[in-house]
Amino acid sequence: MLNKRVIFVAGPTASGKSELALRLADVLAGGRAVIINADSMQMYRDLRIVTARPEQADEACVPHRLYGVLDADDPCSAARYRDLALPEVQSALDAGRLPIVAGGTGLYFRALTHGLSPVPDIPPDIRAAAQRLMRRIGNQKFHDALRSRDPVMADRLNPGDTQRCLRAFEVVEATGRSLADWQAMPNDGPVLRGDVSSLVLAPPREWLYDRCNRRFERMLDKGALDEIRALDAKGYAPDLPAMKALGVPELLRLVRGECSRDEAVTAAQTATRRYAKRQLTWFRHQMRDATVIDAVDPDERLVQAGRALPQ
RNA sequence: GCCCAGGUAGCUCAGUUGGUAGAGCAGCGGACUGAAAAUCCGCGUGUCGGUGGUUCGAUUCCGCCCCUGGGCA
Repeated sequence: MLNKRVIFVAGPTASGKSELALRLADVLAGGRAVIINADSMQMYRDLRIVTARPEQADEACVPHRLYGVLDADDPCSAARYRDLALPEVQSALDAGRLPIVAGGTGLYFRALTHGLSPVPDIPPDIRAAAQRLMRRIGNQKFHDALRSRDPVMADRLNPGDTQRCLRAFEVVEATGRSLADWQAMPNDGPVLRGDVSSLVLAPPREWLYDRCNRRFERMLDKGALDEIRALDAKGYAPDLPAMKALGVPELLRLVRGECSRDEAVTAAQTATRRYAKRQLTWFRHQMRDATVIDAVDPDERLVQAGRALPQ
């Protein structure tokens, strides 16, 4: 079932996923491949430079899908990603092309392979109300409020874990059932079919951090500040996912004259390194069946990848 | 060359009236089911510049040496 093969290329930010994906497209499929984004922030149109989206020249060599397809005020989610990505994989297979899913968002890969719990869509006004409540009474009391409705989830969550507390709250509010119950049910919805070969890039820490640092400097050279000014002009709410992308809050402060260039760069670089570290932790523990590529040299990476890929 | 002030964690520093030391930042480990580039939990990681001496015991006191600033020549 060669024509049902799907390749995952995962790894921390700045590890060289896009480059490896392109080379695999060439080596494995003679260019008859499609590269599908699995990176939450590269979904957003407004963030081309600051999310290090593949260059137009690269997109011309091999078709790229799901890069820059959403507006910054049109948030993605794991479920929405799955609903967008699965048809892309399918149509690549139908066209006789090799789908290569590349990105750094572990949850999105999981949503493709394992699906999600059958929680119904939550009406936006319920989420908004939960957010308002949390803002008004604070994390601790919000956690108490969650406990009065859903003691199981309250026990499971730390009051400081605002994101998960909000999710648990909105689910029990909207459905009358605990998120724990929903998550105990088998996942539903469509899931990726075909033979998935997962590759995880895990380069040496020092090399990776150095790349993170230098890449951010290069983003500024490429016009990241113009991109951020344009974003700023749109006046989006600061809690939108896209507004929290690495470098965005820091560069917004710089553009608004609230900090020095040096402070902004240092803060953004630190945030990037920490993110890379979290990704390494995720992939190390949550994608255990993947083939780890620790080489740094592009050719050596292909060799390591080749060992894991049936011809 | 002489006189000051310093050499303590990766960095900036605090501290020990002699009982092998602690903050911030950086870093490290971990969690992760519909906002995931999010959100959260945990952890000091150290020849206290070197070397002799005094002492039961020295990072702390004393001598010498090395290094870094500043000043005077």
